[in-house]
Parts: sequence; structure tokens; C-alpha cells
Amino acid sequence: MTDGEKLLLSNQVCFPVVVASRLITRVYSPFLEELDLTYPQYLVLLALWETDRQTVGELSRKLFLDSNTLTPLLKRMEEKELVYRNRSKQDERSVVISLSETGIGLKEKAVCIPDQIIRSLEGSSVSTEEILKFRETLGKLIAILDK
Amino acid sequence: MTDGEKLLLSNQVCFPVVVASRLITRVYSPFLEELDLTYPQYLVLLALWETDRQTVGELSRKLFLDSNTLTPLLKRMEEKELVYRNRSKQDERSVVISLSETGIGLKEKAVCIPDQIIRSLEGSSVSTEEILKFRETLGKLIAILDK
DNA sequence: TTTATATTTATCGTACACGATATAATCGCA
DNA sequence: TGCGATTATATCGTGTACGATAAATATAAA
Repeated sequence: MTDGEKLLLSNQVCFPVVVASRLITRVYSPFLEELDLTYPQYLVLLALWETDRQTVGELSRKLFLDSNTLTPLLKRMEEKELVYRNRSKQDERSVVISLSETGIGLKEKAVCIPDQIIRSLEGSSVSTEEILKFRETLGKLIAILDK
Repeated sequence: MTDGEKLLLSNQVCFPVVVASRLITRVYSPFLEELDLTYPQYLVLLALWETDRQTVGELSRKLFLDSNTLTPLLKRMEEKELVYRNRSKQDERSVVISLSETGIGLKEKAVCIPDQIIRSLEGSSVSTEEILKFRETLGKLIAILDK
């Protein structure tokens, strides 16, 4: 592979991923705004709706975010009374994040979001099969990047 | 498509893209750190190395970033004397960004970065063909998301 | 048991990212 | 020619990201 090809490959894969990421949060934002949520906050809720009562560390591993990002984010969610933050009894170092009634209730309003996102992406020239392949490659890339 | 499938699809495509984006900037960061650059600053330089003297608007369209992000970013690059910012003579509203000698010189040190990135991603189970297909789908997704 | 080490969060500083808004220059049209 | 609409940047506030570091707790080795 020549240097030119390497430049092309890294820039024509990495840069578009970064751009797509920003565009994705923009597509979510009008729907999330109605719930007074940001995209990272929505991700935290998705994780908690699936499994309530997770430590900061568990959320950290699932969301690929460290405590320096998560702690302030979770504090903002606590201020909005979406979640509680409590030191674990078993391990005083850990902080357990649990859903408040408000946080649980928000799930009802959020279930339509994926539908609206899919609708936003509809009418496209991207087949379901292509999406599945894309997701597969993306998973491999993340595994490599995360090493 | 059921709601469950929609949730799975949107979350299993959108979320991984966002994660991959963060991981990509992390992979670049040690190499960029040696040049005292951030990833967005590197993207600006890539654009300018290809075509010097571009307005904020032109950079905005290429990088998918608005002036509220670009202006402070470009000012930091100006402070580091990587670029100049000058009002256009033809259109006093526009600001032309041009490379300084330092900015031009940095290209020499940066040419090895794509090689190092590719090397970081090497030994993977992702074929070149798969990457090309990935890039193609990514391009379509960006086109849809950007509408 | 001590003491060194590792783990889990939190804090701080810097740099994006972006919605809302402001300002100045240019354009279009009556 | 004017003057309202559009365009190009800039400013401001809030919310992530993340490297570096600190602080508290738990674990392990001597």
C-alpha cells in the first residue's frame, strides 16, 4: 500500500465515521430535546432501562466513557431527578446508579424515538442487508480500536 | 419492522458509530500529541494542505462544522501560529484561512500519521474489500443524515 | 498485621460541539 | 437608489470528551 493509499484509506474511513457520529447526534437531538435529554444522557437511560442499578464502572464499560465524563453527566441527570447516585454497601468505592420514578417513566415517551430515527433514515438507498454488513464491520473496527 | 427491531437497528448502528468516532480520535491522539494538534485541528490542516486559502465557510462545509465551533478552533490555531485569519478583500464578510510557514512545515511531520493509524488497525479480521464496502455505506448514511 | 499495590470515583483544565443570538456586509427587488 | 432579506462570522452558554491527577477503599504480599 502506498502512502497516498494509506492517507486515502485512513482519512476516508476515520473522518467519515467522526462526521457520521456528529450527524447522528444531530438527528436524535430534536426528539431528545422534547424529553430534555442529550444523546449521552439517553444512552445512560437506555442502559438503565435494560438493567437498573448499575455502577459507574459498569456504565463506563458499556458506553466507552470514563468517570471523568460520566460523573458530571450523571450528576446532571441526578439534578434533573432522573437517577439516584448511591455508594455501594458491598464496595464503598463504587457508586450505584439507579432510575428514579421519573427516569422509569421517561421510557414510555422514549420508545417512539427509534421509530422516528428509522423514519428519518428511510427512503434511502441503503438496504437492510447492507446495514447489517455495516454493523458487522463496525463491530470489528470497534474491537480493534478498543485494544 | 417491529418496535423491538427498530430499537435494535437504530441503537446497534447509531451508538456504535458514536463509539467508533470517540475511539478513532483516541487512536489518533498519541500521534497528534507529538505535533501539539487535536484531531479537529488536524482535519483543518488536512483541508488546507490540499487547498490553501479557504474561507471559514468552505472549511465549514468540508468538515461539517459550523462557525460556532470553527471560529474558536481556528483562533487557537492562529495563536499557535499555524494559520492566518484575514478578512477577504472581495467579500468583507468572509474570513480567509491560510497556512503559515509553520503550518506548511507540519505536513512533513504529519505524513507518517496515516501509516501509523493503518498499522494500529492492522492484523485485524477486516479485509480491504470489507473496508471499501463499509466506506460506501458510510457515505450513503452521511448523505441521508445530512439532508 | 502492615504496607505496597490496585481499583473506583471524583476533580480540574482544555478543547470541542452546537443551539441561540448578534453583527456586519452583500444581495435583490421595488 | 434604498431597504428588507440573505449570507458569513462571531459570541455566549451548556454539555460533553478526555488527559492528568487526587482521594478513598479494597486487595495482596511480606
